[in-house]
Order: sequence, then structure tokens, then C-alpha cells
Amino acid sequence: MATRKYEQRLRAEAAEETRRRILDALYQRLREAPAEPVSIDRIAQLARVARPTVYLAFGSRAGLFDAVGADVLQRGGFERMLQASAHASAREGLRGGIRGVTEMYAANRDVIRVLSSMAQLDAAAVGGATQRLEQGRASGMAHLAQRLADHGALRPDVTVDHATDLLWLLTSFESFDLLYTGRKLSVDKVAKALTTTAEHSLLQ
Amino acid sequence: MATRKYEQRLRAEAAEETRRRILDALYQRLREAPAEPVSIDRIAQLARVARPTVYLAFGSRAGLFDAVGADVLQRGGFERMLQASAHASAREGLRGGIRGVTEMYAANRDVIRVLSSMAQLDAAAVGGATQRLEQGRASGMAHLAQRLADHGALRPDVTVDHATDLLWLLTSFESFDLLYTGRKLSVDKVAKALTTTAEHSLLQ
DNA sequence: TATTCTGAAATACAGACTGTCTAGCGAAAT
DNA sequence: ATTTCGCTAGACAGTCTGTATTTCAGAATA
Repeated sequence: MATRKYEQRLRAEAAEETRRRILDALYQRLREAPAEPVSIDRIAQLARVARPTVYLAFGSRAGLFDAVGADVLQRGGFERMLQASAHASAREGLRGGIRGVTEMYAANRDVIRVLSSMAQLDAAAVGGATQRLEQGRASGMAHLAQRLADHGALRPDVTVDHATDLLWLLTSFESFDLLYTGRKLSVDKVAKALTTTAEHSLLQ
Repeated sequence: MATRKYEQRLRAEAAEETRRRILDALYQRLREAPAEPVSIDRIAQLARVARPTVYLAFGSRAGLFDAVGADVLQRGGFERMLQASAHASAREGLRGGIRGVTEMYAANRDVIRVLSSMAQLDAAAVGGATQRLEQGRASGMAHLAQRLADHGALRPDVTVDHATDLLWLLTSFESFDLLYTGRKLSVDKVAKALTTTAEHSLLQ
């Protein structure tokens, strides 16, 4: 029963590539028809893979959606963006932060839309994908609000808590999408509208 | 084969009552577990009704959700509220409109959450329920923005279009819920936060 | 009271989907 | 040459939607 050494190279690469192909198929499917239900079978066909292979690679339907969520976060550089906004001056951080999330939302609009809707309807259906995104944003906005207060940039009648609440609202995907999809504004105009709203409401 | 006259009284009432019982069961189900998938079978059991009866009364799963959406609109008095806000002065209309939708959202939070999420994931799954709500709100906000402009209440750097966009954002269910559920603010604080944001950003 | 109508129950069925299991192929790794 | 393992193919149980059929009980009529 002595299992002999077995270092993978090509095989591991091939496995990683089918994983990638399945994820890409899901991306494609979501982009082409974001308002239609998604079946694992169709994803498998799109990826030219047998259906059980999807379960082999991602464990479950929820695992697949969780993975696509993690992929969006990583590709979009969400963490990096939040940290970058913390390096500039407080006022610059506000502008840059809003612009950063806006562009990231725009680049992945369909995927994020589906993930967050699924999370609302069935908490177990997407793993922790959206929770991770939300949590990072929550602490990021609390941090930004505190920095604005420390710099004396907030209006006198605005508390740190209230600033956090409003930043939470204005940097949400939902706010972006209400203007981008709902009002058909360009990415640029959405970022501008959200930024000026934050500035008018929070800054001196 | 001459069908004889047949005026219903008790029978129609009984039918209306089972319809009502099914709707109430769905309300109850959504309130008790808003983040779990809803099966028609469970709704039927809750309403103490056979599953085919649900299809008899509402035609389809989509028909049931469409009906519950219409019910929320009617009970919540959404139309009436929008019109009422149009009677007061423009500034009063802004305050009253935001407070009105906020209270209506709070009273039906779970149902609206599920309906709007379902609409995002599968356009055909809820009939026109959410579309009707959105459309009324869109024209209502355009109207309110125009009135504010006519009264010279808008900041000089704010166009009617921009005011419409921002009102659209701030009176959305998503904005309400981001603060109410996401930030755990009370209904009163949500209304206040949304109102002051609108006033700071739009009014002179 | 006898007859007719009809809302609802009970049951069964087709079809789509998820998730799991088995057997086996074929190419990579030794 | 032999072992390993990613993947396929096929089948299966279980859950869900939506529909069709039959039957019953009670309301509406005469």
C-alpha cells in the first residue's frame, strides 16, 4: 500500500485549467443572461465538461458561486483598493474610494448582481462570498469616517457613526446599480453623483 | 345543456378566503425565514390547502408572487402616498415622501426584499409586481424634482435630472434596507438620514 | 327536497434540477 | 510497464414545478 511519490505538473495544470474553464463559463452565462436561472448542467455544457466534474472541482453549486465571488474580489483588487484609499489624504481617500468601488462594480456588474440577490434569497446558496465583500467594506468605511473626523473634515453636525452609515450606503453595489442600470448613468457620472452627495452631506 | 343561472355569494366568499389564506401563508413564511427558499408545497401546507389549489387560485408560482406584490402595494397605500406628497409644498413633499416610503418599506421589509431579489434573478418569476412599484416611484420622483426646481428650491449647480437621479436612489428600497438591516438603524433614523442627505445635496 | 353546479382535495404524472455513486478510459507520472 | 488520477458516461434518489383526472361536499337553484 506504499503510495509512491507523485509530483504533479501537467496534471495539476490541466485540473486548474478545467476549474478556470468552468468559472469562465459561469461568467459568460451570467453576462449573457443575468436575469435567467442558472443550471449547473448548462454551465457544464458551456465549459465542455461533464456535470459531475463541476461537483468534483467545486463541491457543490454553492461552492461554485462562492468561488466565482472570491474570483471577482481577487481580480477586482477590492482589498488593495480599500487600502490604497487609506493612504491618501482623508478627502482624497473619499473621492478615490468611491471611484474605486464604482469602477470595480461596473466591471463585474452582472456577477455581483446575481451573487447578492442569491445571498438575499438563500443564505446558504453562495457560501460566504458576499459576506466577505460586505465585511471588508464595512470596516473600510468605518475607518474612512474616523479619518475624516480626525482631520476635522466633517461638518459639525455629523457624527462619525452617521458618516459611516452614509458612506456604507453610497459605496454599496446597490447604490451604484440603482444609478448605473436604473437611471442609465455612465460609470463616470455615477462616481461623480455619489462623490458630490457624500461631500455635500458630510464635509465642511 | 342550458346552463342555469348561478349567482355566487357564499361560494365566492369562500374562494376569496382561501386565496387570502394562501397569501397570508406566504407572508408568514417570508417573515419567519426570509433567507430560505420558498416551495409552493410548504405554502400550501401552511395555508392548509392542497398544492393544486394554489395553482387554481393564482395560476402559477409567478402569479402567486405577483399577487403578493400587488397586495403589498395596495395595503401599503403606495400610490396614495406618492400623490399625497405631491399636494404639500415642494419642500414638505420631499420630507413626507421619504418618510412615507420608508415606513412602507419597514412595514413590508421581508416581502419586498424577496420580491426584488427574485426579480433580479429571474425576470419571469414575479410577474410585473416590482416593475409596477418601480415605475410609479420613477415618475413620482421626476415629478418631485421638477416641482423643487419650479419653486427655486434646488441648489444652482443641481439640474432637474440630477435631482431625479438622487431622489431615485434615496427613496429606493435598497437604500432603506442598507441602513435599516445593514446598519441596524431604526425606521426613524433611516428616514432622518435619507432626508438630510437629500436636503444637503439638493436644496439651497 | 331534489337537482345542478363548482371550489377544493387526492392522486398521479411528466419534466427539470441537484447531488451522489459507480465503472472505466486515457494520459501523465514513475 | 505500471501506477495514479482527472475526467467522462451513465444511472439513481430526491426535490421541485406544473398539469390532468377523478371525486366529494356543500352551495345555489328549482
